[in-house]
Amino acid sequence: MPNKLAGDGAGGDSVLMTALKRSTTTDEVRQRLADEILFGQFLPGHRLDEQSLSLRYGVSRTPVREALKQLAVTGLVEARPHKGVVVAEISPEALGLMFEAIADCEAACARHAARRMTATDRQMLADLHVLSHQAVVSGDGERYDAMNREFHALILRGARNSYLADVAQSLRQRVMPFRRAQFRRAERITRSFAEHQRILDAILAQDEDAAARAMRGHVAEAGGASADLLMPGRRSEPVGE
Amino acid sequence: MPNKLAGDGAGGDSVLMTALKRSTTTDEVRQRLADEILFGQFLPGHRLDEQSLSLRYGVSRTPVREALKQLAVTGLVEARPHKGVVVAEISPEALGLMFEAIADCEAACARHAARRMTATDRQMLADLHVLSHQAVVSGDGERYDAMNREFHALILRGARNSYLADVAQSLRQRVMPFRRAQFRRAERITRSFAEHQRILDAILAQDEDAAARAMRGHVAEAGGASADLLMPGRRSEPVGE
DNA sequence: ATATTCCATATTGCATGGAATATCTGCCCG
DNA sequence: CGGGCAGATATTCCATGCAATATGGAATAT
Repeated sequence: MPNKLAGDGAGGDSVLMTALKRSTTTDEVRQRLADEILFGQFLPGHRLDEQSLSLRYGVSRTPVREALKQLAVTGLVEARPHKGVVVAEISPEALGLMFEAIADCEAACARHAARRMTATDRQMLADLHVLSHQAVVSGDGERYDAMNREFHALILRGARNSYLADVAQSLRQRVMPFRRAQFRRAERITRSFAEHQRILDAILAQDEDAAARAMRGHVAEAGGASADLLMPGRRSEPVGE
Repeated sequence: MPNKLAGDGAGGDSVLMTALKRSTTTDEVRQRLADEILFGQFLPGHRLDEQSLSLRYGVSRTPVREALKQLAVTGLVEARPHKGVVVAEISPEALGLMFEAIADCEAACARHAARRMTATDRQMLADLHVLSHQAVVSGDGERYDAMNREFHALILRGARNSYLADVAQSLRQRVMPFRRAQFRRAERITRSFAEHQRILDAILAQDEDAAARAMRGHVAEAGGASADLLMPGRRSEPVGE
């Protein structure tokens, strides 16, 4: 269902639009587009043309166009001059490199987090980890996926370096469209949980090196699994040492 | 001098415009704007309004506007809704965090480069380093600055991971407007050269850990020096261990 | 039958005008 | 004399029209 941005376009703006409109239409469209790509509404390779999107969101072509070009800067979509915009596709090899980059960035974040997280931060992380165990035993992939994202987000914030956290987050977003079925198998969930345990232990012990190593291994492992989903035939070579 | 993009605007396009125009006006403006910011034509805090820029470049407001918003995504400029765009300003504290992030990313690159650079790559890096010694003895800061950038660029490419290299390069660009007088003092040049030597040695020995450590220290050191330039009063605390 | 050229169509890209929002100035009031 | 309000100005932001470029297909030549 298309579902316009807000308001009916004919009469006055809806309360929603006017109430929380301290942002611009372009930003709204960009956020909405990013979400739809991240949640799999538009799959990699899907052509995103200005006109149909402007109809879909009930706005003119201009904000759609600007949003698309801005997303192209982030790498989530690919724009070729005079040839339109498509949801970015990543080859299996490139995906391996992306996971390597994510592993490096998040390992650095984990290192800083081990040093800089407050007691409250550590407590929150520990609580979340315990809570996620429910999703492990019930085998709820969706739920574990959300908690996995939150786990990583907490560590990124704990690093107390928004620039490093932003690049990690940005890279992580770019691979999201390729991790749809990440926790389909229960075995992947339990393995991820075990790795989270190692990361958490290292952070609680404030052991920088161990935290970095555990995080690097965790992300590399997840990367290998995702690569295997793309080309189930051959075995993925390990990345990130 | 304003200096339009290309062509005279009145009659037909210039040869230059038509010849190497496989790109769009927006992209040209974005590149041009980024260059002018990076080379100090527009200092941090400078207001960038659509109209004067469109006059300056001899194009309409649309491509200028799109270029500005795209640069805002990279962080080189800051755009606030309905309040215009300014060249991004970075507080001394934030600058320290940025250098920390750069240190982490480039250290990771150096680690990969130590493993993946070909013999030819290593030779090129060694040659460049030797060549840069001329700039050291002559005290040519401009020249050494260019070679320093090339040195780091070679290592980023040597990592054979364009995603990691891109984030490092992107972060590096963002701090460039704050490093104008980086090699004003001869003492900074000699120190940088010595640190390059350590990095080079580690890479030639294919010693990952040493390469990462040397690079991290090198960038942190440069960051501390840049921070001192901003607030010459107090002593900068070391970042990135 | 295949390849090539030319033309019709569709889409992107740029320019311009008008609506919405922020900023500035002068004035009024406390 | 300082603070706040109202109007005027300037700028951003969105919509629309037209030009430029790419795409698909039919007709022609080999």
